[in-house]
Amino acid sequence: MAASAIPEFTGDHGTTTQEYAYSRLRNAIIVGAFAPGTALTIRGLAQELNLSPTPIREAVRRLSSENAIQVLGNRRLRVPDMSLGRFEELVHLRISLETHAAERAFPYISTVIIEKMRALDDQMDVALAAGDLDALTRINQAFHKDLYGLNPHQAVMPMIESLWLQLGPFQRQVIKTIKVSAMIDRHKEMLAAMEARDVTALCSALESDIRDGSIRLGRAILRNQAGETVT
Amino acid sequence: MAASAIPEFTGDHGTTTQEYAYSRLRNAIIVGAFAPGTALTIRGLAQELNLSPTPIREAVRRLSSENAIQVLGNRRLRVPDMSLGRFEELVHLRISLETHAAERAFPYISTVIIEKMRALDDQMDVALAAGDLDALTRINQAFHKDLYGLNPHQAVMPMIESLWLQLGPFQRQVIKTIKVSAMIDRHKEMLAAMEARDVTALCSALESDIRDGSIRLGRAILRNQAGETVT
DNA sequence: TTTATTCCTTTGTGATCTCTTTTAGGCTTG
DNA sequence: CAAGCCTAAAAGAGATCACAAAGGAATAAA
Repeated sequence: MAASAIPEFTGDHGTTTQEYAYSRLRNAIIVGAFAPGTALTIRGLAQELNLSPTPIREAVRRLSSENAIQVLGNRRLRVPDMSLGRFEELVHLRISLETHAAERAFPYISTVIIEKMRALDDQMDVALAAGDLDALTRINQAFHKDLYGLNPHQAVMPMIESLWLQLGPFQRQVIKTIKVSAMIDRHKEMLAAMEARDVTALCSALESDIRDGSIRLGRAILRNQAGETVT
Repeated sequence: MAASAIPEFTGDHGTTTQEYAYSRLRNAIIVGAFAPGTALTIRGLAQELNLSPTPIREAVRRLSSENAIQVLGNRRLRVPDMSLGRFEELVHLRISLETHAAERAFPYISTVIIEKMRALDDQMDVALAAGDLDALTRINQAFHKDLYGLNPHQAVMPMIESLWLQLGPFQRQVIKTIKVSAMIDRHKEMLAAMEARDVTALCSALESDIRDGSIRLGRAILRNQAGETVT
């Protein structure tokens, strides 16, 4: 229970304990290790990670400012619930923000970056075949991140990551529900548009990638719920 | 020095000490009380606010996750510097995000909210006449916030506020530099578009409001700098 | 006069301890 | 039988303390 709740992963955990706690919790949320609505306690998380409550509190505060964790009025913590309205809002925001990011990254696209992204896309096929959903999520995000990060002055990446954090807990429900074979992405289309240096086609493929990847499925699942809330 | 550095203000300071520290620091940054590049210390801020370092640390961590405060590798804190590239990126982002927010708030516009916003616009004239720049900033933000918050499922407001935080320290430099009489906003245009229920006109006026309010002035000032960096 | 080194001060970090609040469970009472 | 209350356990908040790392200043050497 303890070890399985917060998945381990290899990556940059930073230098301080607080950064370590932050990266562990952040990863857990973004890959969907916590279901929407899960209640969390600082002391409980501290015990799971074998840390004192102090760095956990700081990590939780950061995540609350990124809207990945809700701090309720009664001082209790929870992973936010998902509703149809909020879900659609988040997906629309993803499209707006990521399209914006792609447009502003566009002038910096090079053959080097296209090859790098193609390699990531290949890695996704491997992870898909292995059924490693955590890795699939992380590689998919790396693919998008590499593109948006091309713009050296970009300030949008932290906001996009906040959206990924907010969608993470629910996204996993979606991924678990559908057949893996049904998972299509538009990465090949995006790469082709990048090679053709066609910004319109790139944004169009990106929008489809986001929309296909979530909105249909999300709607289907949420519509089946009794109320507006999913747990 | 101590009392003058972090301005006091009336508003919701929350229930916990950490929330109080957060709202004081947040307000200080958003109204531009700290110049870009200012170095901060946790213990120093704690002394200024008569608190222990713990809640300050938590508030600072939250602000760092909103990109309002930079945590340097050597454990030092600073208000981020502004460069021409970053400034233009932030303004473009403001336009994208706030246009998005206005579009999605549009169906919820009512005469009640138009009147509320008109009242805020009137308050701005008062603050302008009184030369109260802090109030001017806060009322202007309340004006925009009232509009964007109409959409009950909106998730974009925290991101817009992150942008305001990032522009705050520099914005004050801009406001101090230009004559107060030159400060024009497009709020009347926005209100007219809202009354006419014209979403295109609203977004157009909003974009002008953001652009006129910052980009020309920002460019002029930053272009005059020797390098790319302003302090 | 300039540069490198050393020591002292300052600061961030994280664990612990105490205090207060909240919750949950069982009991009493209507 | 249900609703409200009381008590005990658990949790969050914040101060404090101890430790380690980073800066700055003073001194010595070139």
